[in-house]
Amino acid sequence: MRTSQYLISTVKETPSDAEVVSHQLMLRAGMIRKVASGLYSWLPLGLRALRKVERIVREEMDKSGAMEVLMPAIQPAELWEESGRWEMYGPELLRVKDRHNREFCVGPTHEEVITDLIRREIKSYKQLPANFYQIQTKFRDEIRPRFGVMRSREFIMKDAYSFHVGTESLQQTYEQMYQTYSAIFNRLGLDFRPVLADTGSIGGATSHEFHVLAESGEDDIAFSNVSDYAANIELAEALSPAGELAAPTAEMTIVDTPNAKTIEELVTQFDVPIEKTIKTLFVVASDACEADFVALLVRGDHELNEIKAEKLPEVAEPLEFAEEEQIRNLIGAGPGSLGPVGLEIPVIADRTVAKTSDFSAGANIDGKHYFGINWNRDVDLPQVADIRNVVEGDPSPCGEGSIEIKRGIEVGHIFQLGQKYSEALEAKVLDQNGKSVVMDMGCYGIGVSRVIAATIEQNHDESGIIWPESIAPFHIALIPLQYDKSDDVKALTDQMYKDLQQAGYDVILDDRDKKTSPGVKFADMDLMGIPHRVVISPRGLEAGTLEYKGRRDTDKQDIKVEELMSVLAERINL
RNA sequence: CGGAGUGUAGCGCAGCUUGGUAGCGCAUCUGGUUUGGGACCAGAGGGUCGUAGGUUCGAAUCCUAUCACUCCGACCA
Repeated sequence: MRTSQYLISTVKETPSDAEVVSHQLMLRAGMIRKVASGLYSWLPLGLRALRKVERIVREEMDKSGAMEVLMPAIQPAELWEESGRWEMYGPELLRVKDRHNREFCVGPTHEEVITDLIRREIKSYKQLPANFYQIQTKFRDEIRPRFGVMRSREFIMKDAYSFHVGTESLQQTYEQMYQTYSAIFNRLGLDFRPVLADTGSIGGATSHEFHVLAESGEDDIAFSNVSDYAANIELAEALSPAGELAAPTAEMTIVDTPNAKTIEELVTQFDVPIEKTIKTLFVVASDACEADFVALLVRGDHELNEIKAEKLPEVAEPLEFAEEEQIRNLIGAGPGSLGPVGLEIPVIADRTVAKTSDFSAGANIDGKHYFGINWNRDVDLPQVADIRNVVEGDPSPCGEGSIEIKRGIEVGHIFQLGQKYSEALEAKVLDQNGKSVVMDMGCYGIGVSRVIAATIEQNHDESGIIWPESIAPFHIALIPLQYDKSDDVKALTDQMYKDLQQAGYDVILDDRDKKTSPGVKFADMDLMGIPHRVVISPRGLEAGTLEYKGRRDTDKQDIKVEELMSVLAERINL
């Protein structure tokens, strides 16, 4: 492309509503423009990068033997009623009606449609396993879209669904997708980690997320500092502390704590170590539980893991904290003074809590705490469960090393769904014995548009984006100086432009008019992240040289005109 | 949805407290000079101040409502 015929929409100033670098740079480089909250148009430059990501994803998926299909973005309510998700999915599902008043949704995912398709098309075990994918626009009515294309409402996703007879076949394909995803993210030049994950609303058994490590990530990932264990913090198990519960060394005393409503206040005002405090959280009980509320105990410096708590049979799903008024009605004290002693509702203690002695907790009387509480002596040890988030330094659940926590951006997610959808939609085939069996399913997603943002989060500097070769909108920026004045420069530049394109490179030739100074061109190409730059100048031509600079290089270098092709070939892996 | 905040030219902002009919920088257009890291000079265009009411002789400014957007929390590729 010639810049004179291309839309270069770079912006010098950072738009005020962009919070993270990738969003700022995508706006500044002229890749995207916002249409409404969580809705973006892709400008030519951005789309080129997006298409390259799609191409890599498509190539690797094809290589794995998956078949590409394309399903509608709009889906009929009936299918979602059949799977039960019309009720379950909630307001994130954008529901619309057609002119006949029939209900539809804009697809946030396609389990229902693919399962419906496959149950009609595939009748025999001989046609399995089979894996189908599409690259398509999804819509999720996110409560709070943010960070540009990182969490938008409309986005592009590669979703794949595999079908099997038996879990063994499912596991094989799952493993293959794991490898395929690793290959994709490697080709994209991302620093990523596969991590164990919760299955969330999609459902199913085993699941891994692929995370791009970045400070701006919205997920916390727990790593072992010695093994390759990695898990989303939602899932990472907090082990029971080693050793036995220590014997009591203190008497239980009741203390006036009128100004200590939080653990922090208690710790600072009464000089108790935070590891000897227990917080008590009241949550709504499930229908299976005879009480209305359940008390959850975690150590003062720990955080409740809501996903883990929600999975307890006693706890209502979704997890809901009790209102202050409800707590008052129940025990006559407010949230600042709750504790396990004398509590008459079901209590569930975190594993660490169960191994804590001589601790402090609320007395269930406003303005009072018990100090020196000990299990068994002062209050019965309640039911124990893992209900907290792991923290840095915890022993790793894999048994080796200790936990480190880093931020990650989820760019891919693979699930073994099992029969969740095939059962609901009665997707069956005949097996070897001529018996009708429900298919097993896997599903595999990549946030294609999110990959772009994640890539920029990992690859940028003060001047702008630094594209990895594989998805750079253009490989090479040709910047001629004195293009209008020097016939030699013009002739050589035009020739190189042709030759490089012929060699298969994507080239952008900055031939903007003489009013656009070289500085502007350099700055634009840096901002847009073009990985290789070649400057053609009259001065250089006299010596028979061009100037080459890689986007990450600190210095430019002069190379002979005839060496250009080999220099580039060495650096660019097409 | 709960909490916080912002809407003034394409972008970034000032003006609002103390009402008097809109301004700065960048960008854009024209002419000229420049040309190796976001040039300079001269000129030009562009805003019913988010929207709708109200108060007032007079509203960007005060009041009310409403809409949009952003940030912090729960959701997820």
